Amino acid sequence: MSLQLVAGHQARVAPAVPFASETQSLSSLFSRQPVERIAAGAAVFWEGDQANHIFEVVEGTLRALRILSDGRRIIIGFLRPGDLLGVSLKDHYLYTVEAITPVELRRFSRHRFESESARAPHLKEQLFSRLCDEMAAAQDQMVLLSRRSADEKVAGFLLMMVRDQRENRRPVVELPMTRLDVADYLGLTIETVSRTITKLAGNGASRRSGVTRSPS
Amino acid sequence: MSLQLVAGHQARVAPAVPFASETQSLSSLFSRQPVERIAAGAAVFWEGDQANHIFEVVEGTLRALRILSDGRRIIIGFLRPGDLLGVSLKDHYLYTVEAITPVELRRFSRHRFESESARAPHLKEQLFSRLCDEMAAAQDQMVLLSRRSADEKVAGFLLMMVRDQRENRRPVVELPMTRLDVADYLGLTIETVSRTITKLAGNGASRRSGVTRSPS
DNA sequence: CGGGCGTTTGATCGGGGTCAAGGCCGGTGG
DNA sequence: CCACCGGCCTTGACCCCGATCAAACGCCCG
Repeated sequence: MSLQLVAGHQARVAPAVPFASETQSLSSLFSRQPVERIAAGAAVFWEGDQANHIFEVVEGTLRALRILSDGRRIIIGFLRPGDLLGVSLKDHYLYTVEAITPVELRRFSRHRFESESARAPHLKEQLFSRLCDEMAAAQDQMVLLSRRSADEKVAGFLLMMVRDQRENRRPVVELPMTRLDVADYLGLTIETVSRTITKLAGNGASRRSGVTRSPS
Repeated sequence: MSLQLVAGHQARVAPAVPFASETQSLSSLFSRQPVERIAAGAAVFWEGDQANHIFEVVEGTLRALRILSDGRRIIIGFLRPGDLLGVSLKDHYLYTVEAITPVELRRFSRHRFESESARAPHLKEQLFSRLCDEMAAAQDQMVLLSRRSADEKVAGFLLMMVRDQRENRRPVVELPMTRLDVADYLGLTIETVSRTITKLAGNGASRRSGVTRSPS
């Protein structure tokens, strides 16, 4: 489903990608790797797997999630082109990553990345910087989860989506993920998410446009 | 206030401090710095300040927090001896840090740390590892905030406290922070925190013991 | 055409927020 | 020494937001 945000033009300035030149060199490292394709719904890796690889998203959208012992599901975040997966010094991945849409990504073995970055310390620097960004995002998410009302959560989520998709000029935000994904990301139920979106549309804050579901 | 947890002995094994030998060398870097004393209630630095220093907590308890524009307060986490403050490559601190009890800490200028770690890359390695631990903790916190009931939150918080204070054999957990701190950490109100603790005591899960308030 | 999945919408319930009152303790000043 | 005050905590009454239970719709696909 896509949704046209009347408030789209009010979106804050996107946080600048730091060190465009350095990011260049980090992604250039990946650009030599072959592109792998993942089908929608398939997992890239699972929480607890040996963390042997780092990935860069080339195309598509993914979800990072954890399942609690009692079945409750938490979406840690959504990954989009340019994002890195599996950046951690832990031996095991902290969460499962699944493709929402068909995905293209490039893989780098951690072992090889270590040796590469040993020769070029600025690579490790960039990784560090990425991790700090992710840390800041995690803290913002904690604020969102602990202190925002359902309305604020959903509106904030839509504005985040619109910010990430700035490249297309129209204030139309595509939501490749399901309501369940959004709900598990915001700490709400699918019913509340659906109701809130409907309410925002009623307020004139946004308007629904066509449905374009991707095949499961 | 302190609180005796009957369930204390059930606390899980504390997540091992990784690389005891490396931690040694990292803290040995700090050990050459003079100890600074901070009064209870005083701030070490503020959200948005130039991030010019890294700190190591020697003694006492601190809170890391952010204030939303509308006054809502979020406790990101509590800091205890051995923890590092201000570890981030960002130019500005992401949150305010205040002393809860009287605190002792050692300071290291970021500039100097950079040059030190340039000569000894394993130092950067350790910092990286710390950041990953913090990342994992942040994700656990997100799970806590989004999907746990008030009972689970408070019980989980008390168990965390008991784990951190394992050194004293008695299953008594000291809570240096106020109810407001706990509430803002768990995404609850002080009334709910208070009620829940009372209920846990009634269930026999815990028992209240003496009140030892530190002077403001 | 029928079945399944994702979504929307409605009705009801309950956990936790809100408002309010009172208790406990330490500090302070008469 | 005691009365007062101000923080912090506890407890009670009430209410509302969002969860839960339930039903129906739209779209895709067999």
